[in-house]
Amino acid sequence: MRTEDLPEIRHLPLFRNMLQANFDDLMRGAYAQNFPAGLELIQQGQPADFLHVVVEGSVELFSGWQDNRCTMAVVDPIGTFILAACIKDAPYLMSARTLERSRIILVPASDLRAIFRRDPEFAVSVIGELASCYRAMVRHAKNLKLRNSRERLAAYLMKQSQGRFGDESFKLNVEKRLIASYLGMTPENLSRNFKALEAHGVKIEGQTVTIFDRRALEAICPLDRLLDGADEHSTQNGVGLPFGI
Amino acid sequence: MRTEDLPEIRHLPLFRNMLQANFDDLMRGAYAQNFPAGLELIQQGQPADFLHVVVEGSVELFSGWQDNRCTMAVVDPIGTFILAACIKDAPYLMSARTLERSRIILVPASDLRAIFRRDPEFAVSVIGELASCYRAMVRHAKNLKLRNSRERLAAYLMKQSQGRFGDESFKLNVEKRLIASYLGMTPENLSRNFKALEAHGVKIEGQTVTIFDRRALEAICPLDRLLDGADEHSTQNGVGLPFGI
DNA sequence: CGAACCCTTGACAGAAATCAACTAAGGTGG
DNA sequence: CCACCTTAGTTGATTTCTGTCAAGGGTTCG
Repeated sequence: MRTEDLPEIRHLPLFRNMLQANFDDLMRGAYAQNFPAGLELIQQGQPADFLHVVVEGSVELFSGWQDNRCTMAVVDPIGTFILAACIKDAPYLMSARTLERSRIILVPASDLRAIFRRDPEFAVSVIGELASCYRAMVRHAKNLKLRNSRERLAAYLMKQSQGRFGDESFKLNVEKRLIASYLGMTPENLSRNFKALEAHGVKIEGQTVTIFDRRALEAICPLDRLLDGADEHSTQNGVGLPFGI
Repeated sequence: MRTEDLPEIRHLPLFRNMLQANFDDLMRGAYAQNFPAGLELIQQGQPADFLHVVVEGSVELFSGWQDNRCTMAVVDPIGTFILAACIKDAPYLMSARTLERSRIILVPASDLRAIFRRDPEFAVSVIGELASCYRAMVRHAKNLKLRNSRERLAAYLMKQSQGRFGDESFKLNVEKRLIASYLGMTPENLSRNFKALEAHGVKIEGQTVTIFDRRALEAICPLDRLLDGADEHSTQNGVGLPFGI
């Protein structure tokens, strides 16, 4: 793996506080790889062999059942995924595929399990990371159960617009069909919801979204700290969402 | 707190492997309390002060937004809840209320955070517990996104019927309205779905459910290891579900 | 006994999925 | 450079699913 990747990985909340010797051990067994867009990195149901760290590009986590599939999250740099499966030594609950050309570090799950047992600081970091992932998934489930599809879209747009320059106009960084799946609706329904929101302070032009009347949009769906907030130090935070609220 | 509670708590996966001295420290700051049915133990948004351990009775975890509310999980003995909020020192994402007369142990969150930092074995247990909670919530979200309401009910009934004596007839151990909310539908819709399933191998009489043709029910909704399974050692496992599949 | 409350049922309204057709954009290969 | 193909996105028509409102039966509990 490229040595220039190491400092950035070392700086991750998950690896920041562990002993250097243990970090070195962990990285010795690890290797980096470049993948083209659209490649399926892991399939749900497979045994968890590697913790994945996204260094460049982005990865979709998704699930399938019968003929249905749905997006569960998108992981951007620098983020990790399927930590929980690695720790439990259990099958992946989600599949993963690259959305673009991506550079991924693969850390053997067995090394991971061995090292957090002997490095208490690392164990504490893993605890923090898992707690964040858990809370993110609780929010995701709450969002699905407590809001209808139009409200979910409104909240998504407001959350996306935060933490960006200008705070008014921004570009969607993933396909609309993926957003639809992430928000639990069909692409057709998303399209109609976009249109419906044009009467409530939002303008859509291709990939560009402009919130020209935030108050009107908030009237449709006020953001909520317990639904739309994000914990600090989370590395896997839904569809590329900035922190805050 | 009653000393007869201690061995049972000590036997929990979460506390099983920690040093006796640390367990004693943790329990010194803890206290047990009996609560009547229907009491709201914690409210979403409050700071996380205590890890809760259900020794007797049962507790509903639920969330609200605007005028909506939904059940997220039910915790039975011996189970813990809101571990993640305690660890992150963050506000609760869910509220909790007793469903019946319950005995709960309250463990100060600050003690918890201090002790997993100095007891690596305990940290490892916390990691395992959080990973299980995370995976349970992933399953919950997948269930909501990949199945319709009738399929969710069918899967719920099959899962409930497992691990019980006879494997054919059993009693629902919570109110139907709560099951409805847990499964993401209205009570009216649940009622209609029950009726609809009577043509597919299920008989409902009050609280008693009989699956007289499991194959017919599986045709409606086959169980799936990645959706309906449960990790071992999880303490908080949805609406009082037995493990397995 | 009355007052809640849960559950059910029916009628209806609204939300969302499906099916089909069409447009637009992007990439490929001649 | 253009014709072609593929795919994402949109739109309309329709069906299906789900929620809402209202009423009634049954049970529990004070």
